[in-house]
Amino acid sequence: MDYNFREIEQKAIEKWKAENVYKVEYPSTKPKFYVLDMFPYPSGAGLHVGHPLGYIASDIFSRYKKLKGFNVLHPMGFDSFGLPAEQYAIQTGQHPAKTTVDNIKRYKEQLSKIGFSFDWEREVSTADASYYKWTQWIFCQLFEHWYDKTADKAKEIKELIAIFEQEGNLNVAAACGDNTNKFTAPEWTSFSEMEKSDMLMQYRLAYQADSWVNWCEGLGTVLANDEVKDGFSERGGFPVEKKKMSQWFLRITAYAQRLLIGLETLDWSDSMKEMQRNWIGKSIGAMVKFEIKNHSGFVEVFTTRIDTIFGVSFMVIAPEHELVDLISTSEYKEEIKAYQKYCNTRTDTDRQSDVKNVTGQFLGAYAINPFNGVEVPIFIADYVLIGYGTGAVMAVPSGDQRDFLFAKKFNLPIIPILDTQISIETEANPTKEGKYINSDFIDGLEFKAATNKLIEALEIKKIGYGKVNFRMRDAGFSRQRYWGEPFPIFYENGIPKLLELKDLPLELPEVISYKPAGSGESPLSTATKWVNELGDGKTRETDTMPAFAGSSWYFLRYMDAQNDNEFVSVAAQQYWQDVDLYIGGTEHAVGHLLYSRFWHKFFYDKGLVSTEEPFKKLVNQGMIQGRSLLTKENQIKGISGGLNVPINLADNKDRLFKDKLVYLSKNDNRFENIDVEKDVNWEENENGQFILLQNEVEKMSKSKYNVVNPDDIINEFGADCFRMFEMFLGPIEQHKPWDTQGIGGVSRFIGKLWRLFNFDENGNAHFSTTKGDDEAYKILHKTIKKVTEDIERFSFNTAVSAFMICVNDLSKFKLQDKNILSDLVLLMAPFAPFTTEFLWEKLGNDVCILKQGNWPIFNESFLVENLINYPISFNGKVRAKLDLDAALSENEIEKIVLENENVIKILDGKAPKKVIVVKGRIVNVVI
RNA sequence: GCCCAGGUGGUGGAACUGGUAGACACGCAGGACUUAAAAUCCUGUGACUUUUAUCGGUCGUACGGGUUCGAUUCCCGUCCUGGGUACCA
Repeated sequence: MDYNFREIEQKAIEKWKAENVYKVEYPSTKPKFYVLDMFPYPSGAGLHVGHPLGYIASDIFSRYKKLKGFNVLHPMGFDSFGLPAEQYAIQTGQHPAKTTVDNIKRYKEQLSKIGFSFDWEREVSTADASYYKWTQWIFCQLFEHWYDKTADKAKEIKELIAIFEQEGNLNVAAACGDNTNKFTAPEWTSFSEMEKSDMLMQYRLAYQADSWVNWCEGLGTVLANDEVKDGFSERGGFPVEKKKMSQWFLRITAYAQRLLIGLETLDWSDSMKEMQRNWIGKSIGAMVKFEIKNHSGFVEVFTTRIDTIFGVSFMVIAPEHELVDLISTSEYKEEIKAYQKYCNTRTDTDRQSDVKNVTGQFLGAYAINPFNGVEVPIFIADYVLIGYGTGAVMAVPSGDQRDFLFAKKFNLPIIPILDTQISIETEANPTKEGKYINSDFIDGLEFKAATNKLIEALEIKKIGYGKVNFRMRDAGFSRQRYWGEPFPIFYENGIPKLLELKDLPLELPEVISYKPAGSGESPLSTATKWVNELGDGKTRETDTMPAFAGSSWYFLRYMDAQNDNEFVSVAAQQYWQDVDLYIGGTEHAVGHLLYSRFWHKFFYDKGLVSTEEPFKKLVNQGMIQGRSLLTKENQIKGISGGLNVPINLADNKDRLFKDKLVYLSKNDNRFENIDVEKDVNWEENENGQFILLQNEVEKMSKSKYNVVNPDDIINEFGADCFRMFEMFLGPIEQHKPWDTQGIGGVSRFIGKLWRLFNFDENGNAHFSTTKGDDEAYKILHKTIKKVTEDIERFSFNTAVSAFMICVNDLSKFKLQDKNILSDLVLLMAPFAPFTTEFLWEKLGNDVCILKQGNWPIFNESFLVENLINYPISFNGKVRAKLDLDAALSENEIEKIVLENENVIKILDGKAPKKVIVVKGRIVNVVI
């Protein structure tokens, strides 16, 4: 009987269905294990071969853990709110809910073919009202809480109101807005309802504030930085400018310190933790006030280098800073306006990355150094961002390269402040070594002493104070989009108020057009009936939540996916606790993974979950890239090169022939204006005219014509081969290009495995039931050891090659030992579930592997070696080998080696300086 | 720009804690079986060099330095590629 994967897959699917094998046990007395994949966004392009990489890895681990006796939760769902669906809706008029449901259906069909052990009864989809009901409820909880710095946890707003009524906010240590005024209890009582609401906004964990956004008048909407290119929208090419708008925010900064220290408890890669640390960006420094000459105000700056304050030769504030209009003098008004206009068109990313173009504008005003009274000019410059710190910096050109370049450009003094700063004529020297010079009362001191003395002086003079600052900002939570969760908020007399739980979910209204309203308001604002349906002049909030809202807590919902009364029940959460293994890409390093940790800590404060961190272990999978073919420069007139061409149109030498280009010019509008006779720089051979395309490895995407669909691979080679091939490609965490050329090797391997069973034409396997060769057992146990270790360290590619070695080695025996075949089938079950299920039955088992099987136990006694093949190296180069008794001591080995004929020959009469023996590994003779 | 990761044969990759660089595959070349093809199996395969053939030798893990008896692995510097950079998910 030949290997027929179609039949085998069909049989296995029926068996699993009949035994309901993937239904998660709950309640259960077994130890739990929670394996989670980052759920996909169901895009219109369908699943490509990159998606399953992580899912296969997590599925292997889940099945392995099940065989080891754990109760495993391994769910799947869909992150179904997002811009692409909305963009598609705008273009086609189709409701995003419809396309989303269609896409999910397609994803599920594709996923089901790969043989994942998902329990689909626990599926979640963030765009389902039954799910986003709880996302909205969580928002309500955040709105109703503030952060008590003394208790270091979130508390209910009503407790804060009680404190305000008792003693105002004079003694409250809370995470709050920067300019929160102090008030007493009587003052609080005298506040209007609006004033009270505004004051509480300064404290809520979900709050409203003004912020700068990329506004595109032409599109009538707010854009992400990556949708803006050189001051124009990427779509349509309309001008983009900065605009101040009222937005919802989440006060993630309240949790900055806990998010930082929590990292220490996690089993994540150091690089991943480092990225989060850098994003949180804790810095210890000082706030300093600089008075302004002939003006009552002051410039406040945060600096981590207060020790350099005597090197300050100018100040720079952000072009959007509110002081600009107040302190600038009339003679510069026009230049300032022009410069602000220029900055207004640039994104924050552009403003920070462009270090070659130094620009700025003098305001005509001067700040006064609080320590030595020196007057320094105040500039605006685009490298200072309004959203960072105070939006102002004290510039020290001798120590900071950006300040240095600025000083050079505007001919400002560069004052050395440390005796170790040399050659500061050519570049800044940010050193902290040495003793201070030109620095008044800290002259001669070193960094630490100087810093302490200056902070003390600041606090005595009441012009500043030592401060811990975080680079991380509060999370913007408003989107002026249609396809997101509506806020459970309505306004009464301009005051935002919450809906009650019984009124949730607040479902998205139908709208005529998914386009933005154009006024800066979201498309929801056009649903006037919905907006006003509460009556009494009450209006609904029309912004929607961002995509990270739904994904910040979905891992909890899987624990209790169908609960209508709670977001997750206490009992379910206490059993499943947290995610033991989370697999996903590094692109979520600081977005999703930080927001989820923040929400989880908030739930922990509320007593809603029993763990402080959601994801114990994190494994990052790399991206599978596609091979694409692109046109080259000067090949086609009027086309600048780099246009993607479908791979199947080119021949195997990457040549695109004339008839194919004609086809393309009719079917792809990027090519439609080409005159194939005149515009193309053809090369020619006996088959006709062609252009030679260039090969490139890129991210898989529909528009690049390089998407590979797993369905095609599965149809040709079977699901098990696909699974093993994806794992065999390389380490899970590495990026790698997709190349099906190697798949034949895996397919042949499965064939060899099949042949070990000696199937006859009636489909009966033939094996021996008496104990076989010791050597066969050695092969098996070597494999048990290797595969178990490899799975534990997520090295699936080497596990697959261990199987190949095992099957190759066993192939030399005519008839296999049944026990060996059984253990091999069990070892391979996580990797190739369909084939192994079939073989398991052929070995005489009735119940499926996951219910009946146990992970094989490694027995060291089969692996004992009496001889060790020692490499003998000379100065680190291996030049001889020697089989030696494993029991020999270092001294005995050295003696035997030096007496060896070959060694004597290589030594050629020279006496070795030293002999290093590493027992069981290597001998190194130093000449 | 800043933060993080990666760079090993023609290709994907292995070498887990500093101890035989290239496991396992792909591709390629040659051979067996076959009327032929497919399938399967066997042999060889980093580069250079020596030799009738062996036995050997030299170089070699992006590049330039360093530490070490010994470096793909640790340290310093450079180049290139990928991810993130706060409204793509």
